[in-house]
Amino acid sequence: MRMVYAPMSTYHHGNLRRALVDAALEILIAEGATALSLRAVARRAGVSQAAPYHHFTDRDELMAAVAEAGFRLLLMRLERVTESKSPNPRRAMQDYAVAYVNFAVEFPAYYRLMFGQRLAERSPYPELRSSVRELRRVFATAVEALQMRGLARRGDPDELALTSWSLIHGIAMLLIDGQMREELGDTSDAERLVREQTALMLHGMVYTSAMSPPPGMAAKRPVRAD
Amino acid sequence: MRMVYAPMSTYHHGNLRRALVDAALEILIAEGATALSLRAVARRAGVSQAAPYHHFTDRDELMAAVAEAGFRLLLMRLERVTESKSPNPRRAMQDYAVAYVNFAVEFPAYYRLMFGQRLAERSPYPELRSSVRELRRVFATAVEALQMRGLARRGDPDELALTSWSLIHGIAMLLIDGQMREELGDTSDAERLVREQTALMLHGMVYTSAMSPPPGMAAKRPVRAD
DNA sequence: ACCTGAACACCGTTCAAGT
DNA sequence: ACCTGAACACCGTTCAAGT
Repeated sequence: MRMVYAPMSTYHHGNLRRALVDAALEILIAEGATALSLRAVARRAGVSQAAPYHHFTDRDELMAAVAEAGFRLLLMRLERVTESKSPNPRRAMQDYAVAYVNFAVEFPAYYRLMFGQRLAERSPYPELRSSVRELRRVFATAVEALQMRGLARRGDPDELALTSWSLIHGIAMLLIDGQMREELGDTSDAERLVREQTALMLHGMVYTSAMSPPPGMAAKRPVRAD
Repeated sequence: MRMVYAPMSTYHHGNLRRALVDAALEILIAEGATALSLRAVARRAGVSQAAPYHHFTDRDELMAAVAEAGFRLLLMRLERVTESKSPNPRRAMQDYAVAYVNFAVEFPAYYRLMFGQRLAERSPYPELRSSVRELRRVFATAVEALQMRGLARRGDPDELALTSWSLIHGIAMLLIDGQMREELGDTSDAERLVREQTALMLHGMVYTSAMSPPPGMAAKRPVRAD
């Protein structure tokens, strides 16, 4: 019974690395982070417990590869937002935030692992680092679009991009930790919450030096809202 | 050589629970999260490996107790800000953010552990939950002060408090992950960065519905900054 | 009531040996 | 070049037994 695309056959000559990452992902999503041992990954990939060491120097390196796959998937989701080419840069930033948070809610264990890994500049995992760089670039581009329309203060877009990422990451974390259950009527409210919080930040982005309140913003002046 | 306060003597009648948490903390801060095994904790506390099970049902429960101690320490730091009674509520929020982020930078492994634990409402660790509730209350009170001065839109302060916490947590995370190294000249720049990012959010808090840009905020209007 | 010693099943990692 | 089997030191957890 020969197969045209013989997908299994590729696994056992040279593709074990990929098979291990896939196995790790399956365990992570199906059984959670607790079950994610190197030995369990090897078992699921159908190899001996020592086999992974021919493709990864240690457990951490495999985990970094898994995290990197997570960043790639997340980046794909965000790319779809880019492709929708929203003419409204504020709406675009909101869409990025929603796509980002949805990913975290869909794969909480995965998202946690991604941020459990050290993402430091001096990290010994160059692929992980470059994925993170790409992620930051998405937010930076969104900020540049805001700046071009006069919707964000001038200056280094990376700085505002980092603020965006900080907020969105924080929302994702607290959401998957159940900290927003009070604010959430049903689960579909999550998107509204993300849009509101992001928009709050978008309004703040207009102002130049954030150190002191800008002229028109004195404490005595009442807020026009209600 | 008898001691007046005999601190050691209390350890071995009834205070082992506390001693274990202390030992865990010492290991965490001195040797990092990798070295933090239940057996290592028992060794450091000078008891057998089975002893912890008379005070905690499992490793997770000990970790939750450690995390809870972390939240208590963090809360103490924030309380100091409250006691300084800044008359400027925006400055107060910035001070909270700085104190919060400083804690994370000072004890990165500790901070990571605190957020590695599930903080969910349905978490089986009631003490952890109530500490988190207290933390949220700090931010909510800060938001209420802003609202009273017309510096934040009306409505549920918990919602804006959650936005504050999200941003500040995100900054702390990315900072200890080395993601702000570019933006940071020297390390003392961290405080300036935190103040700026917090102030950005503070400006956003003025507006009522964040869903669409408010009247005076149309895209054509140039930003007065440079 | 509180702690220990020994045991069980599991883990990360190494390494000589196999093909 | 790639994988295995066996081994080592470690881990979380249980439980009968000790005081």
